[in-house]
Amino acid sequence: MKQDVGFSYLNELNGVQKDAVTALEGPVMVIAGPGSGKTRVLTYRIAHLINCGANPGQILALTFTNKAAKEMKARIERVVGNQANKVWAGTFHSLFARILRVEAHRIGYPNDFTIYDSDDSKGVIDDIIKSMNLDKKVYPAGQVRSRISAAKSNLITPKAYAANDDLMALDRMNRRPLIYQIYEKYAAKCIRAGAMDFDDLLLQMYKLLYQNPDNVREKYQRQFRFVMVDEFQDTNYLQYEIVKILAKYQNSEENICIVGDDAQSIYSFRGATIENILQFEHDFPQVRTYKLEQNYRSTNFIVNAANEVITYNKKQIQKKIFTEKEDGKRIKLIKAMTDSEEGKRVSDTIIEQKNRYNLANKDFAILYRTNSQSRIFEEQLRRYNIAYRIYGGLSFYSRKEIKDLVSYLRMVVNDKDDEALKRVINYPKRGIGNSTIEQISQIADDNEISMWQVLGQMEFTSRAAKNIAEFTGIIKACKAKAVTANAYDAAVFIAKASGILGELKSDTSLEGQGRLENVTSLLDGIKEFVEDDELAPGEEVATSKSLAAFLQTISLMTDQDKDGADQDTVTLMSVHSAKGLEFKSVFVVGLEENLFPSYQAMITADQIDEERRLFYVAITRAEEHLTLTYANSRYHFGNMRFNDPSRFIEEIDQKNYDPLTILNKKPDFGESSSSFGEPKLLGNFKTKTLNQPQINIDPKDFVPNRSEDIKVGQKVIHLKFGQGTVKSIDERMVASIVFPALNDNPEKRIMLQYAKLQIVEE
DNA sequence: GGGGGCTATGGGGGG
DNA sequence: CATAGCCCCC
Repeated sequence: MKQDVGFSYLNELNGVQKDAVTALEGPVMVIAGPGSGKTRVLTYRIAHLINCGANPGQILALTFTNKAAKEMKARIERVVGNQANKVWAGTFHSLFARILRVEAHRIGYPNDFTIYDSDDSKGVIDDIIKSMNLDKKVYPAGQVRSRISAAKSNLITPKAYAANDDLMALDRMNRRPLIYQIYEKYAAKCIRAGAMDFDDLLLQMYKLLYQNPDNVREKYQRQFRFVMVDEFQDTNYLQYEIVKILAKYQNSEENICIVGDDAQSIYSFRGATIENILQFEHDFPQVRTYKLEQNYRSTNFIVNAANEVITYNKKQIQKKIFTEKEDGKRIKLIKAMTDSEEGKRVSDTIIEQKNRYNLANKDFAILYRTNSQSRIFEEQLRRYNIAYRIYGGLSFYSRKEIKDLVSYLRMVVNDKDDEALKRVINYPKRGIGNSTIEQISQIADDNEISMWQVLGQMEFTSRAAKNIAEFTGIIKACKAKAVTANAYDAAVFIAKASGILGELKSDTSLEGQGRLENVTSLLDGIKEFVEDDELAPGEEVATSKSLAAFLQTISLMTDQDKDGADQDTVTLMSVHSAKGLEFKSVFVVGLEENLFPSYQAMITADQIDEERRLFYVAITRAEEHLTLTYANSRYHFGNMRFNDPSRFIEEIDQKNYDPLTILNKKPDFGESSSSFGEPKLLGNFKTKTLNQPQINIDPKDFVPNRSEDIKVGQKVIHLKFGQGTVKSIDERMVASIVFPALNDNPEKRIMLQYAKLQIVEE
């Protein structure tokens, strides 16, 4: 491909970035540290492709969030103008859904297929478990769903699952030997319902390409001559397999570019595997690799802290991010006595920083490990009158009233959608109770037909008969309306005919009015969707504005995709959803053992490593100010829990912390009860060193040795416990060390994997 | 059989 | 603290 060096945007890039952007053909791998201009490289590379003659419609750029795709498109547009609209940029799920909307009939699905969200999936699984007379305590739907999801992500069919000794042995060990049967029934039920779950959007896409009906594979291989994958470390096996197929075209070189950072791989729980990066080099031996290591986001103390933390992970691609920025502000550490005090002190600090550094609300983010932690901060921010916005948790489309109307719409588009039917057959109340619904479901199962078909064919003698007739009448009327009207008019008709609008209007409470507003706003959204005249690449005019297309689109939306990001609000979100974002001031909260790292991740070293990468992601969101907080005690399950401060706090070298805040750093749980029950005000300022041995080690002189070098009999120094003697080391690398300075309990069990110990005498 | 209210139980991260 | 399941009344 011809390259003209006269493109001005190339001057905005450093050397490595420019090399990556101009490497247009063949396989390319970009390892991009946080804040290293990854998005810039991706977007300029696409712009450069277009400027060098590539057809924008032949470029496929796969991301993990709609937001990332949207931002990418906007930035490409700034360089190449409206040609950017022709680029296939979107999430794996949304682009594959768009393709399947055209092609699904070739693999036994209706093109108007329904997308089951995880609640729908769980509902199906619950029904199956019930029908198999299994105990749902033994087979929790959520966990069964994860197993099925993992199987799908690894291209394991129900048959292959049953034949896989490892999987079956694991299930037997967990006393859930019948998961393979549930999986088989689940897959069959989804097909019968004309429904795909999130994994199916990938799996069915794979099947489409693999089975290649009507040479559809060549069609898309020809279509996508340039394939790009963002956040490649988050792809699972199935996604990578699809990408590989798409990137292949006859005998020409494969133009595939992946961008990722192994240190930011945080989605193994949904099947992402770091192996894909290693495998990529194997699959494409002629790959050119570029490492972006200069960080343009954060000041030096923050970058240092990130580097220090990540060295605790053994398995990493070697790289060290650096910045040419100033040292900046040191990291603040806040110790709170309780979770609500944590909320207060974070709010205080926000006010203080706003004043002192002239920051706006939107410059702040509070990042937590679990969404349930948001409540505390909400309460306090509201009390302080600080505007905030919560991401994650309940999204707009998971609200009850929205799901109710959406379920009616789903029924109208696809009457085989049993999950939707079950949701609305008795809402608003029309006297069709659980036992009747169970009956219908049973008959549908026995005859392998949909519940809607049962309603049409069965003679109901019970007194539910009249009510059922009412329901089928409503749905039929709505279906008739949908044939002639556009999606918006149909939806308004459905909202009225179903009785939903009437039901909500009769509720005059404040919450009731809110629900009505939400439904109105959903209808407005459909109107906007219908009136939007822009046709995305690959979309057919006839189907693009259909109700089915609308439903498929919204089922892949998260509340991050809502407008309103430009408002001046503090951002509250999980660390997971903060990936890719940056803020002037970041609070990483709840830094306690069993919370961050999560108690569910305390089992294997690999899981701890992933938590550490998550922490790495969290702290590298900060541009100028980073504050880490933890609480002595917090409410969990309605009762108080005490956790030690997170190990991650200690993994950052002391010199990066604000010394005024580090005085309070290490409380002494378990060994002293004096910290409980004290007045809250004192709690913040009381130094715990009184209860600890006086250890006079200047952190500057402390150089920890590698854990492998620690041997029995050595005298070592520990920053907190002082000098000690190593008594023993067991096979798990846990050392027993006696520290004479600790009076009551001098022998400590130290995990060498995490401990920092300096050898003073062999 | 259906509806409403009460009690017990269980909660990671996300497309 | 939200939801499912259970019990009791209609």
